[in-house]
Amino acid sequence: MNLSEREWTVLNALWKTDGAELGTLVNELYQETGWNRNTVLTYLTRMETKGLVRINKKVTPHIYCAMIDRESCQQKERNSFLRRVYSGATGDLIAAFLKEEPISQEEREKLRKILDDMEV
Amino acid sequence: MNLSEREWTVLNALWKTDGAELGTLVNELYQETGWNRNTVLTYLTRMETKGLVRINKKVTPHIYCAMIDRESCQQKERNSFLRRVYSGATGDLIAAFLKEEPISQEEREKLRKILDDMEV
DNA sequence: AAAGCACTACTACAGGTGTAGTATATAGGT
DNA sequence: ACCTATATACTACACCTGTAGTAGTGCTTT
Repeated sequence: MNLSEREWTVLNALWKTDGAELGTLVNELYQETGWNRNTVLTYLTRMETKGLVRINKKVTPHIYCAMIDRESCQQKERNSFLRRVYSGATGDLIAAFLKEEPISQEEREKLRKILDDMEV
Repeated sequence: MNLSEREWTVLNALWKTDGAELGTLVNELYQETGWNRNTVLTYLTRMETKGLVRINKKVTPHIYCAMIDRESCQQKERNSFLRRVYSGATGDLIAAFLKEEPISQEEREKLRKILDDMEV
């Protein structure tokens, strides 16, 4: 199940917290998106039925929290991106990002290290 | 305008050719996807109205070809992916791909060179 | 207690997407 | 000239997605 753009936005907000009330989320998301309160609520409840979000209804206001971890969502998305957009050519993909996005000296070092570690 | 998964699949087929007939595309796509001929046709005509595909109707069978270039689609998709999934953290993104996808010796060299070129 | 505000539940609705079916035109082989 | 296989055009339809509106309920504040 692929996450939509909006679902990513909601989850990105949820991952910053460890369960949050609607009001908090609405405020947070309003900054970025301007979404109406009910829009946020609709997303959250729809995402609950998909198993993406857990809603604790024992308390009021309800507490909303992510049911899936960021890392595994990122992994899925990486895979689909790699296949769809680069037909699996990881090297090309990385080269394209490197060429276009500026990265810091420090990060360059980190990446070199990763590359070196791959030389068995 | 974001491309859907299916639109990517169709475009990936079109980019391999320089304009193709329906039959060719259907065969090619059938391998990967099992799509019905009319499904392919629907995608193509919808994509025409979006300006993604050009259909030369002066000849029969019509010739279908991509109206947008792969590189610029990849660029858009990289951008949205980077922002959505990694909140813009290019270094993390690249590290994640590197760690998970095996790349060849040769490609490692290429990437090192890119990194080196970035050191002013 | 009444009013107001947040919270939740339910409803709505248009446009996009996936996936064809049906009907018609056309071209190529015999 | 006719039949058959393609190609094309048009139609269909359910589900998903974006984006709320409305109505009810309960807590807070005068």
